[in-house]
Amino acid sequence: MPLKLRNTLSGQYEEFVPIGDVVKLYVCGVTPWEVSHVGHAMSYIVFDVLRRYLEYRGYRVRHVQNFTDIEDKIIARAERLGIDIGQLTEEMIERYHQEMRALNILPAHVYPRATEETPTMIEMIQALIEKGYAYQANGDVYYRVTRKEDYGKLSHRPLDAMVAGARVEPGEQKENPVDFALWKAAKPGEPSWESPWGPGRPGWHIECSAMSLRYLGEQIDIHGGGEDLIFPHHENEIAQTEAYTEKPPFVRYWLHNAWVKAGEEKMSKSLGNFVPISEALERWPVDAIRLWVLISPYRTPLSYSEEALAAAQRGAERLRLAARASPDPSASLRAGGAGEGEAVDAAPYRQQFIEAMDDDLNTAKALAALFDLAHEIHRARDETRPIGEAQTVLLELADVLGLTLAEPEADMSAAPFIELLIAIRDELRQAKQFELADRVRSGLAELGIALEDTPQGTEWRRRE
RNA sequence: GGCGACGUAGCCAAGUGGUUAAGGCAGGGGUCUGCAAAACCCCGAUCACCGGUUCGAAUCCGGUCGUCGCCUCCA
Repeated sequence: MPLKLRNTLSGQYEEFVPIGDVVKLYVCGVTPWEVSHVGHAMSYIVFDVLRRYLEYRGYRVRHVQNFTDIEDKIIARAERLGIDIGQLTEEMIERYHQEMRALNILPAHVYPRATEETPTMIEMIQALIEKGYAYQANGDVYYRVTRKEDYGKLSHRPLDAMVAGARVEPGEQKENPVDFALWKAAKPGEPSWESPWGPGRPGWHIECSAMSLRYLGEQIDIHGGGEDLIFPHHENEIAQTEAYTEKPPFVRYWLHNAWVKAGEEKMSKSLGNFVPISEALERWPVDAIRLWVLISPYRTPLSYSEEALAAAQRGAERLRLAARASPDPSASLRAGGAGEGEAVDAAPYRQQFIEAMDDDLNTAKALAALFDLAHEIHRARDETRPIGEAQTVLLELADVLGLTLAEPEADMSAAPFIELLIAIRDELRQAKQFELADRVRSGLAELGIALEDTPQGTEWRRRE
């Protein structure tokens, strides 16, 4: 079964066939003017799962992700804070990396920044001017959209419809309202870079074309980002790059994730209705956040809510308990050898998982396979049948989704005290002093320690 | 106005022509337990509405209602 991906360009599900040995993956990164929110988390979790799955299927992946570290809002915010733009973006980028690590997102291989890639951009812009695809106007450089007839092929809009809706900012001297800026002349006091057209800064779209070209080459396999980037950003990237290289297609597979809704509307930085990743991480375990994202397919809008996250947290715990080592160390079921009767055969579940993921990363269906496997493990454990191999498979598949199924970070310094309390509680129980014994249990519960009495003795674990 | 997505049990959500409509959360009953917890067993929807195509539709077509998004910075 081949992997099929839904390509925004064709609107079809297409079999994934990479150009070369290494899959070239470019994912649009953030503009670091403000902290990232759970909408960004969703997008980067989705593309992390894409990457993990490609690697699971045996592909090597080269993943490039940019930072748009020069942009109007960055300039405005830095000015308001009275700091240098570099100081602002550096801080935001550092936070971004920390949060991605916390979300168990694999780092990209390269994180180019717009401000460090201006030579490539200038080179591209110059070539576009020479080829007649771009023109200067008062220190600005614009891309001549009407020059190529296939403009609009990604967003599936006819050019004339766009002309009708396009606006021109005061001071811009465009030949045509739909033309977009490749280079913007510096306004007084703005950060700027030298160029053949005078001091200025790059337009938004050219950076991705330049970085993609420099770090991945003229044609790449997959380009990803949020659905809101389809137009104009990605449409413009295609126009520029294909005009420059004359080697279409620039990107073979365009993948776009839907967005996170806050209530009924889209969550976005501009609207100010966002939940920062840091806040979500304080409230919920990583596995819960990832499960919340992956329980629905990446092209379906997702709602952030207390209830949804709580449900995901409980679900994650269910998987975690299935993967957890056996409570009885002497049985050591986890080792795979012990136990009697028929071992759980995890192969069919792995198969279902792969089939689901092959279907345009249907993580909802893939998770159903994980839950089914977890159920089999629990049942077999009740019957003391061997579950070790099945648990290994469960962890293997969970890892493809970036779920760790790990116990919550334990502060082991408390362990001796907890165990002492458990020993005392056991004595109380044996003496039928249940009221006191229950006080120990409920007291620990309030501190986040759950006790479970099993035939092998009392176990404890942290509740997340 | 142009383009697009969506509407499945209390909630999240899979399913794109044909066995009993996945899975998770919540809820009810039961097993286990001193009581719990965890786990296990059992229990729930005819798929927004109307009409059509078909032997057969949640799945295809048309219409209605509703929600959301893009067309301007945005994952």
